[in-house]
Amino acid sequence: MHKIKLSFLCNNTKFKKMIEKKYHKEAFDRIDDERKNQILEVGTEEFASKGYDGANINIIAKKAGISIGLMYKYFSTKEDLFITCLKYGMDILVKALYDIMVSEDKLLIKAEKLIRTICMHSRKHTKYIKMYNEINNIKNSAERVRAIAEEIESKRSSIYITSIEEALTRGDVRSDMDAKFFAFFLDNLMTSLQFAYTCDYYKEKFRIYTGIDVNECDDEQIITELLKFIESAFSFGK
Amino acid sequence: MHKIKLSFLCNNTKFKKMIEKKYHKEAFDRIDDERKNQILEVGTEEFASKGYDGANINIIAKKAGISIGLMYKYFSTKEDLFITCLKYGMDILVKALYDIMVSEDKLLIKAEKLIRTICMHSRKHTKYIKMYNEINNIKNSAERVRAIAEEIESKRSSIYITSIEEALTRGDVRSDMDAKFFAFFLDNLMTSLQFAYTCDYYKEKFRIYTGIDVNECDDEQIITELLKFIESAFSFGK
Amino acid sequence: MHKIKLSFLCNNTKFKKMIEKKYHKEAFDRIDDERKNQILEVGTEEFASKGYDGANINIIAKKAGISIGLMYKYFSTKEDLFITCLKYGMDILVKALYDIMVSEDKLLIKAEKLIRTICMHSRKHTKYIKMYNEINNIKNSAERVRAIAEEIESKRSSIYITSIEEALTRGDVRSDMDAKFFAFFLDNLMTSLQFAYTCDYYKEKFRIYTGIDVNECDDEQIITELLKFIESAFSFGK
Amino acid sequence: MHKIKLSFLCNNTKFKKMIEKKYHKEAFDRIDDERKNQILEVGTEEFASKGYDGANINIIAKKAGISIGLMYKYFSTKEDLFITCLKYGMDILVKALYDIMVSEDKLLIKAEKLIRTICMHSRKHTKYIKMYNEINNIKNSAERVRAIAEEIESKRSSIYITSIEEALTRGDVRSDMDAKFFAFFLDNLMTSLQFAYTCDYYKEKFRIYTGIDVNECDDEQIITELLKFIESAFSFGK
DNA sequence: GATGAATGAGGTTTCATTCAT
DNA sequence: GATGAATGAAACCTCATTCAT
Repeated sequence: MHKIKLSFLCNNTKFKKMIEKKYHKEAFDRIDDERKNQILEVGTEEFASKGYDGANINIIAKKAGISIGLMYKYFSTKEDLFITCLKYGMDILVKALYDIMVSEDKLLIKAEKLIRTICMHSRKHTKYIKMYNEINNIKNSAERVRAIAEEIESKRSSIYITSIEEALTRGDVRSDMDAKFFAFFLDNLMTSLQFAYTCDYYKEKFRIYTGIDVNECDDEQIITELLKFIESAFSFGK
Repeated sequence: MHKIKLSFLCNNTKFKKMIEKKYHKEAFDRIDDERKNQILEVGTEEFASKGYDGANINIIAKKAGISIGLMYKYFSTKEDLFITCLKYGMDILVKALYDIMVSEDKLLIKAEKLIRTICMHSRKHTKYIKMYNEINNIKNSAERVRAIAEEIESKRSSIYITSIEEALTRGDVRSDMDAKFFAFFLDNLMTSLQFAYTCDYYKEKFRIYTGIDVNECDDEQIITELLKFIESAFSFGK
Repeated sequence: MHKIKLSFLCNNTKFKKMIEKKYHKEAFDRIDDERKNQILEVGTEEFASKGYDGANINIIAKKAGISIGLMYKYFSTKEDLFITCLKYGMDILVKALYDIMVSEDKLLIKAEKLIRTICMHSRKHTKYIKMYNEINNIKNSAERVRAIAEEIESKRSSIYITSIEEALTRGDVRSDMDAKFFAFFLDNLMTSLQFAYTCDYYKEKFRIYTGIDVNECDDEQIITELLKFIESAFSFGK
Repeated sequence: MHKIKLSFLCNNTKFKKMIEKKYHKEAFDRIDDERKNQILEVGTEEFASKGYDGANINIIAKKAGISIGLMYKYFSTKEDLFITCLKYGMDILVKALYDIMVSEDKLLIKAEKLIRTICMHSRKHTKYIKMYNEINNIKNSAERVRAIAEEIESKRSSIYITSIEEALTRGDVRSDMDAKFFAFFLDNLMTSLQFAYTCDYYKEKFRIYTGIDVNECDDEQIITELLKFIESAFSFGK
C-alpha cells in the first residue's frame, strides 16, 4: 500500500505539475538532454567547488560550450541556474532513496541500505552534496526560500515519513515514536554524514571527532556505528 | 575525574597557546574589551545576516565605530575577521555546554539539559549559529581549513566524548557504544537542531518534516522527541 | 493658389520620390497594411515608453507577432525602425495640420484650429509625440541627421511658411514679418506645447510655470492664452 | 522690490536648503573645487556628446583623472552624476539670466538682453544645453522626475514670472496678459532657440525653416526676428 | 595609534545583429 | 519568405585592501 503512496509521489505527473515550479526558461526545455546535462553538470561543478558567490556564470557558460547570452536565454538569473542545478542533483539521490524505501524490507534493513547508499552516493557525487551545502547562500524573499525548500525537501521527507509510519503500523518500531520527528532526526544524521563525506570543513570535523579520514577509510565502521545509533533510537523498549 | 580532564581543556593556558592560533593582529589584543566586543558583535551581525561574501568590511568598520584603516590594523583579511568572530560566538556556547557536561549528572540528564540549552541559546544568539553555518564559505587551503576546524570543534568534541566515555565507565550507557562516533552523531543532531532554529532554509525544512514553525512554537515537544531519540540510541539493550 | 502649392507638396509622387528616402527594406513594402501598421504601432509604443536606447527590438518583434529574423528582413538596423516609426507618427499629425492650413480661413482662425488640433492630437496620440522627443538620441553622421530632419520637418515647415506667406500677401498680418522666422517660432510654441502634453519632464515644467496639471485640466485656458500670445505676435502694429 | 524677491530666491540659504536636494554623496562636498569642476565638466562633455545612455561612467572617471571606485564614492548612480552635472550647467545660465532680469530696465529691453545672452551662452556652453536636452532620458519614478524638474525649472520660471508681473504692475505690457502662461511661452521660445544653437537635429530644423546655418551666421538677424515676435506678443493692443 | 580617500579588477546582465534551416 | 537560436561585447557597480597623512 505504501508503495502506491510513494509511487504516486514520484511518478504522478499531475502532482509534479502542482508543486514543481520552474526555475528555468522555456528555451531550456527545448534543448536536447545532452546539452541540458552538460550545463547542469558544469554548473554544479562550479557552484560546488567555488561556492555560490564564487562561481562565475561566464565561466560556466564557456565550460559548457555555450555563449553567455544563450545561458541567459535558459536561465533568468544566476540564482535560477543554481536552483536548477541543485534540484537536478537532489533528484538523483532521491531516486536512489526511493527505490530502497519502497521495498518490502523491515525498517532496519532499509536503514542499512539507506546508509550504504548515502555513503556510495556521497563519494560518487560529491558535487551534488557540496551544492546542497551552499543552499543557505540563496538570499532572497522568505517566500522564495519557502518554495525552494518545499521542492527540495518534500520528496525526501515523504519517503522517510511514509516508511516510518508503515513500520509503526506493522509494529516494527517502538510505538511511542512520532514518525515526523524521527524522520527529521534520521534525515539530520544522513545529511550530516553526507557533508562529512564531501565538504572540507565537515570532513575535518569528522576526523576530529572520530580520528578517521574519510578520504582514506573504508565505510564499514562508519556504517556499523551509525546503524547502531539509529537502530537503538528506533527500537528502544519495543 | 572527568572534571579535571575538561577543566584542563578549558583553562590550562599552556594548552591554549598550543592549539589556539590567533587570527587577529597584536593590536587587537591591546584594545579594551568594550571595543573588542563591539567589533566582534557587529561583525557577527553582518556575517550572519548577509553571509560571508555578502558582508562588507567597510560597513562593519563603520557600524563598529572605527575606521577601515584601523580594522586592517586589527585583522589582516576579511577571512581573519570572520574566523575571529566565529570563534568568539562558538566560545559562548561551548562555555554553557561545558557547565552542563562537567556536572555529576547521569548522561541522560545531561542530554536533556544539553538540548534545553541548545534551544535557548539558538533563540537568544541566532547570529552565532548563522555564522557557523557560513563556515563552508571559507575557501582556503586544506591546511587552513584543518587548523580552523581544530580550533572550533576540538572543545565541543572533547566535551561530548569525555562525557560519553565517563558514562561508559560508569555503566550508564550501552557498552558496545563507540564514544567518538556517538559523540559525532550527537553533535550532528544538536547542530542540525541549531540550524533548524536559526537558518531560514533549515527552519523551513523543519516545518516541512514536522509541520511546526519554530518561530511560533514552544520548545517542549521538540525537546521531548529529540530526547526520546537520543535516549534510545544511548540505552539500547543495556 | 496656396492649395496647389501645398497639395503638390503632399500628393505629387515624383516629389515624394525625390526627397523621401526609405529607411526600410523592400520586403517591408510588400507586406499588407495591417501587419505594417501593427509593427509601426508596437514599435512606436516601445520607443515612446522606454526611450530609444531602452527599447528592445526583440521585444518589439515579439509584441508585433513576427520573428526577430523577419524584423531584420524589414529594417536593417534599430535606427531604421525608429526613423520609420517616427515618420509614420509625424505623418498623421501633418495630415491634420495640412487640412487646417489649406483652408480659406484667415491666419488667426487657422491658428486657433491649429492649437486645438495640437491639443487633441497630443492627448490622443501621446506616443507619437514622445517618440519625436526621442529624436536627439539618434547619434549618427551629420549627413544622416540632415536627411532625416529634412524628411520630418520639411512638410510641416512648408505648411506653416506657406500659410504665413499667404497671409502676408493678403495683408492679414503685420507686414514686417519674416515668414520663415515666424513659422519657426510658431512651430517652437506648438512643439513645446506638444511636449508639455506628453513628456513627463515637460508636463512637470508646465505645472511649475502655470500651476496646471495637464492630466487633469480642460484645454480652454491653455488655448486662450497661447492664442493671445500668437495673435499679438502676428498682428502687432498692423 | 522685485529685486528683493529675486535675490531672496537666489541667495537665501534657508530657501536653498529647503528645496535643493543633493544628488551626490557627502564625499563630493569635501573635495576641492578644481576636482569638483573637472568631474562635472568632463561628465557634462560625455553626456552631451554621447547622450545619457551612450555615456560611460568608467570613461568619465578616467578622463576626470579619478578611479571608478572614487566616482562611486561621490555619486551613487550614473543618474545622480547626470543630474548633478545638469544642475551645475543650468545654474551657470540662470545666474546670467538673473542679472538681466533683476535690472531696472523695461521688459522689452530685458527681452533683448535675454535673447543676446541666450545666444552667446549657447555658443559658448553648447554642452550644458545639450545635456538639458537629454533630460527626458531620466526614466525613474514620477516622484523623482517631479523633484528634479522642480529644482531645475523653479529658478528660471521665477525669474521670468517675476519680471513679467512687475511689467504688468508698471503698465509696461498689455494688461490682459497672464504672467505665468506668458512666462511659459517665453521660455519655450528661449529654450527652442538654445536647442537650435546646439543640438544637431534642431540646428538642422532651424536651417530647414529659415535657411540659416547657425554655425556660420551672425546672430543679429535671429535676435531681431525673435525680438519682434516677443515684442508683439507682449505689447498687443496695449 | 588612527584615518578614510583611493584603487581597479571583476562579475552579472542586456541586446543588436547574424545565419543556418 | 520566415524562424529563433546563438553570439559576445560592453557597462554599471561593488568591495577588499592599501597607504599617505
